[in-house]
Amino acid sequence: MNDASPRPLRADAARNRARLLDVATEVFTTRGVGVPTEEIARAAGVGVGTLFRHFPTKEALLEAVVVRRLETITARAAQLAAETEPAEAFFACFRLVVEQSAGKQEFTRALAEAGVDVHASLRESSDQMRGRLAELLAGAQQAGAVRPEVGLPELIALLVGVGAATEHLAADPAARERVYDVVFTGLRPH
Amino acid sequence: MNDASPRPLRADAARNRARLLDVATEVFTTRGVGVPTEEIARAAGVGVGTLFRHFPTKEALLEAVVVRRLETITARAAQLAAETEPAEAFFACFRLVVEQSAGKQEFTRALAEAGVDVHASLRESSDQMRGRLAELLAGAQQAGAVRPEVGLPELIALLVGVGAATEHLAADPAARERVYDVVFTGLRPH
Amino acid sequence: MNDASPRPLRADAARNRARLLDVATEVFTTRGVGVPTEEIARAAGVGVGTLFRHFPTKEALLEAVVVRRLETITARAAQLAAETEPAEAFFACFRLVVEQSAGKQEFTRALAEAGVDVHASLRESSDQMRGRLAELLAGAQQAGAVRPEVGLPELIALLVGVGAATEHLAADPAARERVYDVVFTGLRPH
Amino acid sequence: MNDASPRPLRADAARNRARLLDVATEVFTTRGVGVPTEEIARAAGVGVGTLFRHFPTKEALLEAVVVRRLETITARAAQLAAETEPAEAFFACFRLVVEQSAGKQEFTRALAEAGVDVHASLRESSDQMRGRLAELLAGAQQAGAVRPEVGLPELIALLVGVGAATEHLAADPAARERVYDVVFTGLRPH
DNA sequence: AATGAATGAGGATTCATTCAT
DNA sequence: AATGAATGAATCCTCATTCAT
Repeated sequence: MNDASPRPLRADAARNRARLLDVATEVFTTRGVGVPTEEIARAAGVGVGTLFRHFPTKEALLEAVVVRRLETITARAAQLAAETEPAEAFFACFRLVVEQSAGKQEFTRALAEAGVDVHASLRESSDQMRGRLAELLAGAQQAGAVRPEVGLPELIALLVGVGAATEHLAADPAARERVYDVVFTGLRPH
Repeated sequence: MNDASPRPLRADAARNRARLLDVATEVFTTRGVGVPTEEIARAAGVGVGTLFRHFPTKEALLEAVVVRRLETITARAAQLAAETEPAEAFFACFRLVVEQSAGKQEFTRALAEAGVDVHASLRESSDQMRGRLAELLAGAQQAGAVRPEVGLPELIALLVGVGAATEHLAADPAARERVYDVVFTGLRPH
Repeated sequence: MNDASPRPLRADAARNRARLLDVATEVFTTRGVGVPTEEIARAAGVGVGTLFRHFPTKEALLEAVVVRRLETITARAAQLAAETEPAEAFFACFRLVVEQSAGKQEFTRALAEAGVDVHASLRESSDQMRGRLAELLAGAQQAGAVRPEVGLPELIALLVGVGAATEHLAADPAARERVYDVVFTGLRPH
Repeated sequence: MNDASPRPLRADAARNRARLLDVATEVFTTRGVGVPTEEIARAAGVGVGTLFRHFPTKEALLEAVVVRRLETITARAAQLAAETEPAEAFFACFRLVVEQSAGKQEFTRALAEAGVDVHASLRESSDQMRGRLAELLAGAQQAGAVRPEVGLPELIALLVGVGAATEHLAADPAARERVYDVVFTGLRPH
């Protein structure tokens, strides 16, 4: 719990921060992290100074983007897990994670690093996501829907992998489905 | 008209070119494409000028690295295909491709783009590789070792994906094997 | 026409102004004039906006700091001059000036410029200080305690110089005393 | 002895390096260290890149400037010491040091820090200068020309101090002479 | 052919100052 | 009056590429 929240943040400041985060997410994922900060600021309709006021470093901005995304995914996964029975929940979440992170070059890499780790700030959100994934996996295994010898590390690796695989199949949904099919089949017992 | 052939290249020049390519391969794959050209030149024991004489652009150097790698892989794949029966050859080549490209950040991405394509110069070598992969796939499918509905695009996607998955499992060979197992199982009929 | 007087200034505003001045004095003298205004504001417990309301420019703030210091020193010098006999007063004031300005990097420079001069606003206070120093010098010379050919410009120069000399002798009081001794001996007749 | 000299340096490179050093000396001493590197480069007739090739950091450039100056002064002081009898040599060197460093804002500060110290690279040259000054002082004291209780720290402090004093007396040579007179008188026995 | 010095556009970051709240 | 968010010019430094030696 974070009672010592950073401070309420004025309405306009909050708006700018959000804009920045949205724009950065979009820009980083479509064009990579090499995009100049200035361009991100411009796209968000603010000056560079504002960007740097909210995120003291370009890296901090990237981190914030990744954290937010992890949190969103984790939340949705939790919801899915609550509403659905284990087997179905597992596979639905698999797709969810892949779809939310695929097509996002650097983000995929960041997710990948959740297997090893990263910057302290990411720690928490990636840990949470890991925890959620572990639960889903365990549930699906108990329900007999996933081979029991599959562990968390390879699950994460497969998420990353399918994300990468999928990324270049954007134009071919049928092929994408076949990738899922191969992997899901491979994950099921026998 | 000059000689059509790209010039015989003096012995030392050829040596430099080869050194450069080796060093660049090593450096790009271990530290990413962000490494300054100057550093690559130094590591190869030549001046930057020499590097740029051989490769007019940093990108050209990267391309040459990728092309050479593709050619090597393709050649080994061809060898494997010739020496082994279709089913075995297919899975052996799958591993070969993954292992040769995995752990190579940017290279993986380059290979990935072979699914859609890239710079004209890569065309040929990636086409060759694609041809080889298509043959292997067809062979394995005729032998009943791979599900018939799997197509080339998703095969390539899976290669890229397993490469990505594998990249962060360097320290855990058992998990890596399980990833292969999942995907290979998923590729086989039933 | 507005009131000629600079406005009575609300109680809290006056308090802020004073705080700002104190903090700025401390910060400028210990860490140099390079310190960001924002930091000074924070240290004074106000927002930057408030700082700039009181001092329209960073330079204006620095100036106010210097002026206040000059005035303080001048006042103490006047007091000393009134209470003590000329010879003693002169040397005591010399020390006073040096000690109040020494160790204060930028301030020393500002004081130094009093020899040539500066911003209009400093004019008055530096003139006053100059007047006071001139009187002290004259008194000491009439009392036969200081060589008659020493003029105001070199007195100021020596004050600045001893300040500079002293600044790096903070840890060695004995050496500092010897510096004073050298200069005071040199100032006395024969 | 520096047998492992950094490398011969091509003629043009050496020329540029020297130009840069000269220009930087001039610019830093007349306008302070705040001057943009770009301006220094332009004044030296080279691009910024060249400046940074020779001096990897602005600070490194400043350091090089200071070192060169210290070395020059030390060399001249050594020469003076060799050619003149102790008493005279001491006072001549005092003036030399002051005149070479005075009027040079930041340089003075650097010299001053020789009392405490600085960046490793400066170490050597400032140590050499300190050694030279110590010899001169000892010689003059043995010759009975300087009070025996004066130590090296306060000598350095006085050099810095007279430099600072002198700096603002550029237009008044007579006053400057009187400053020297005061300090030299104070340094002599009785 | 090789070398490495020179170039300068480009990019991240800081900070005095303004202005909406 | 106070606040602190926004601004953007200014600055240091990097690096792909060119060119004199």
